[in-house]
Amino acid sequence: MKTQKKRSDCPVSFSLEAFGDKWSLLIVRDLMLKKKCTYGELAKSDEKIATNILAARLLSLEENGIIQKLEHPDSKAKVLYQLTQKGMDLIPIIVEINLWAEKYTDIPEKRKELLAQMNADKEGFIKNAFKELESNR
Amino acid sequence: MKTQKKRSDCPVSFSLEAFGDKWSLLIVRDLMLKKKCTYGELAKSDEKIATNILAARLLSLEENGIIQKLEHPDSKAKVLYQLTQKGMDLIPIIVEINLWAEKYTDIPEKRKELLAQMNADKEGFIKNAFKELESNR
DNA sequence: ATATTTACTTGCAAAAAGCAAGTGATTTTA
DNA sequence: TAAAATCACTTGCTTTTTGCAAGTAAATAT
Repeated sequence: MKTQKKRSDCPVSFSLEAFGDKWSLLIVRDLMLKKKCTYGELAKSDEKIATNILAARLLSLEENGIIQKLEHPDSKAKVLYQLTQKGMDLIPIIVEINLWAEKYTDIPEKRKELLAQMNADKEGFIKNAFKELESNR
Repeated sequence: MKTQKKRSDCPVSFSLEAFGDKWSLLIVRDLMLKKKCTYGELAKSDEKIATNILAARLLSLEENGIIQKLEHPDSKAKVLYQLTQKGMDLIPIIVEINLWAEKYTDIPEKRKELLAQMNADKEGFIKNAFKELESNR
């Protein structure tokens, strides 16, 4: 795992150095909520990430211990990307970011069910998301 | 308030467009947890933000409705920066970011008391932080 | 054997961040 | 009350990061 230069000893700063850019949490979102697991799937995000940026961010997330690369069971041309424990521990942050957005922007239809679950039982949603991610191991 | 170009209609993407860079949440942290409220105080962050970047981020946070500028009661050479309701609603995200960091890095002595409170009673901490920020109005 | 898929890399232009110095309005100090 | 200091920025310039388009090598499918 990468040793960071650390702009300061603040925990918020530590976290932002690991995932505080425009792309990292979107990749985590795709691995977490959209069940994507290959480079090709991640490259097809709604936000149209450039392939070189995707590669750079995946490397950085891996160096920070948030994701790991594994052999894909279907083909060795493919790579299986998945969240580590450290990556799965970002679920509560992703949930809070979703809940904040819900207060200040319109939520697309396809996302409303997920938001409803988060609102109805935040703890339950987090536990369940964890369980689902772990079952894919 | 700024109308965003919106990379996509995803709520996570919406949120990251408002505060998903290396500096915005550190400024929010200073306003929220460190009780800073002037440009000069914010410029003295541990992470040594450049003054032009600080000015740019403050403008962007203001355009996104997360902070507001007010007249400083002590002097009209000063400006009072404070979180709006929308900005205060970032408290749960800041809390989760702190808790994530706590699992994966050493927390400095001066921050341990705050973390202890977050752990002991997350909801209570959030409510209290809200109350304190609102009392400064 | 050839074409296609997959996970990247490379080269270059554009945008953003970072540094050091400066500015003009207030406010304090001598 | 004139000069020095404070305050909130701005400006100019360099460096770093992002973004786009095209390319590559290994594996798989046809």
